[in-house]
Amino acid sequence: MMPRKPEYDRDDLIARARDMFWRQGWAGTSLKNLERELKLKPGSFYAAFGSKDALYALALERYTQEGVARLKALAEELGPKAALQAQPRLVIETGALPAKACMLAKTYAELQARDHDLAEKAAAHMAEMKACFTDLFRRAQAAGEIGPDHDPARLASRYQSDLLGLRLSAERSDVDATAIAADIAADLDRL
Amino acid sequence: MMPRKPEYDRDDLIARARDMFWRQGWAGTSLKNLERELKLKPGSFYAAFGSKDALYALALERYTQEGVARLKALAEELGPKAALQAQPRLVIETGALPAKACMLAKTYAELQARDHDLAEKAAAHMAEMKACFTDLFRRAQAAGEIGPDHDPARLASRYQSDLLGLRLSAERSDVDATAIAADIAADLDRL
DNA sequence: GGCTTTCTTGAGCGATCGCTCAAGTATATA
DNA sequence: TATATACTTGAGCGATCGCTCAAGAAAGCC
Repeated sequence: MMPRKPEYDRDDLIARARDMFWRQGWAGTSLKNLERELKLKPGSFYAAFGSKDALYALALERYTQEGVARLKALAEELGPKAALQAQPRLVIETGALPAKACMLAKTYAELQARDHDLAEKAAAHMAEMKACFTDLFRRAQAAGEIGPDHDPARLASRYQSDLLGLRLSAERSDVDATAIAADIAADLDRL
Repeated sequence: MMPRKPEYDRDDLIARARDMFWRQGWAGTSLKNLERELKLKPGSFYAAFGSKDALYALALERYTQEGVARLKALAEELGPKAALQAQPRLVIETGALPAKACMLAKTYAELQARDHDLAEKAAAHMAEMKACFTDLFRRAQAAGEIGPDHDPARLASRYQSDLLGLRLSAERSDVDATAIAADIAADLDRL
């Protein structure tokens, strides 16, 4: 008596929604947009996700966990310092991405003034990313790749801040983001 | 036969609208919000400004020209390099401001995906600010305050990018923006 | 095939969006 | 004071917002 499965791939829908939200933001993405892109009528949409905000929250989680996974894989491959140096380049050069700017930062900037739940969630995810950076700086320091007189948490804060700026700058046509990325990476050699 | 002047101070209204847009963004600020804050009924609003977007454009211009003026005054007082070093601190510590993040960056991030006119205008204003930074770096170089082997335009791009990141980070409660600002300023001593 | 259970469909809800406009009100000139 | 010229007011337009729900279609069990 258990009949009929959904015709859609839920994970794929979340990824597609994430890309829309990432590009267009929260207010900039209407349910009409989502229904067209995901090929879901309102009824199916709400049966599947409950609300626009609930789907947005799923998109944020997906975005973050993929980002963290990519960074950890990179560190596994190159070591902590080289991973931190490669990240700026990678994050703005991947051509297929829906946007250069960070989805967490865009979400936070858009919704913080309204005290929206999603702003808090984005902030929590940014803190999670910052913790990853801190960990990498700590390991780079332990490996002697950077000097012992630095606070890994402070380095991570600055690094994350630089990345946010870089990724925002990368959306502009009048800025050579590659040069900025190179300069951020070069800064790590002076630590 | 020329009767009755407006009861409002147009410049003041633009400043108040700028603050709302700055804090809440374009989509986040409705005409209802504006009417309440500016104490204008719809008819007066449209007689005065024409449209929400027209007022937003005025707010962007006001924001930019005040920013440029503040920076130039700072350079006049402290010299080019010291002004660039003071700016990060000042831009996040002024407590009365409606937001820490840059209004131009927020506008661009929110509206770029829609190809909105205001995104182009924000981008143009950011380019204007970048030109100011370039000029200051060039003058600092001419004064021997920074080494001769740097491209002022490249330094300005990186500096502006860092400022955007700083100002976005300053909105977060889990980040010590003062430390980041100090580190950005310290970087200029190594040029 | 009949029945149950889920998914799909799409009309349309109340609220809000940016905005218009006709009527009312106040002021400077004649 | 009468008139002309703004400015102010607020009802309300059509469109869109996020979302609901009842009816229809499809698939697994007997």
